[in-house]
Amino acid sequence: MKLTEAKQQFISSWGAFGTHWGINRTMAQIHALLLINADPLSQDDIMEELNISRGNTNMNIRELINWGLVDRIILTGERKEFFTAEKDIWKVVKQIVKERKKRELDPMLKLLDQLEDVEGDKRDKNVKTFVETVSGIKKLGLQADRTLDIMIKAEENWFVGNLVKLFK
Amino acid sequence: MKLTEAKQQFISSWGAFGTHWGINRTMAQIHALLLINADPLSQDDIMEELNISRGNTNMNIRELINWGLVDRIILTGERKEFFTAEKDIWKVVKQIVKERKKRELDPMLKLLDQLEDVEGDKRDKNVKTFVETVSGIKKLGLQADRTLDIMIKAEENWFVGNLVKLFK
DNA sequence: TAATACTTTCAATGTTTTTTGAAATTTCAA
DNA sequence: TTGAAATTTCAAAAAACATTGAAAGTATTA
Repeated sequence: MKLTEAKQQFISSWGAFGTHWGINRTMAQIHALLLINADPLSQDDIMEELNISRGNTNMNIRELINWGLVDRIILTGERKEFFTAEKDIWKVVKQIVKERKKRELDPMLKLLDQLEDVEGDKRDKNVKTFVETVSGIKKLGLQADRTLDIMIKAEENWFVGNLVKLFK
Repeated sequence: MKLTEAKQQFISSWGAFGTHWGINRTMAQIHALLLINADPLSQDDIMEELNISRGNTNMNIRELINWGLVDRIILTGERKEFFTAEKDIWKVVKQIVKERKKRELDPMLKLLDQLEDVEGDKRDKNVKTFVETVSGIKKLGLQADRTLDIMIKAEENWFVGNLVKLFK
């Protein structure tokens, strides 16, 4: 396979993949494009490569920066801004985990706390099932929270090297 | 908080939560509803509780059954079918992980395999970055694949009890 | 077997999300 | 300062996705 074709393939698949995970297709594609480009790209480069509008490009780059996945680069002698993505995939994964934890897991745990102390007779089957389900989710959520915190601080070696052995 | 209100809250939040993870809102809500109901519900029960149409209900129940999260129950003496969800959250999580791995991670790894042997001079900076990025993702993906396989087979105790200690 | 209860399908419709592009704003070199 | 280059905004348009409901299909029982 030629490089150009492989790049296209990667970008389009990364985009499709993203949509299954609640990530906007264009955002995932821009990320993919920056991941596989050695040098930083300008907004115009990205627009041209992906055939998308200026506004769309701008919004999604911003979003990627908010997620901590892309950096704005100022090249000396250039008026334009350039953009580049972190290439170390382990760092990328940790960053995504960190953000999703903050945006989704933490609020969910807060909600479960409130729902846990529902009024009513605990002997009532419906109250019981509700409370038990909510508590069960909270318990696992808290554990996931702790585990992910540790993962976020860990080195890749830890994950790739030792995890499997420890679990067996 | 009253049970009715808490249920509503849980269902609606679970639905919103789902949309952030590429899961259709209604599907997540039906799942939530079945999770917190001690007894199985019929299609009509679900339609009424969530104010959704027959077709929508039917399609999303089916999807939940495909995901292995909901079971069809035949109650003796009843003509209708009833539905119930697995209440053990650890089992639910493992089932979701198993399915998403099959549907998303496995195909992604297959793709990366193909992209890895792109033609071209490895000294070319662009070829080099492409190959390195793809290989990096593949390496981490394979590790995740193995780790998740172990997780799928594990008991909850393992996760809740020992994981943290091992990681420290 | 026929009548009835229940389930499934899917074209049409509605809703949400994404994208566009032109106008407004900001930046910076001269 | 000024004004050209670059960036940002956002209302409107397009695209993607979800939902409806009536008709077709199936299973059950009298």
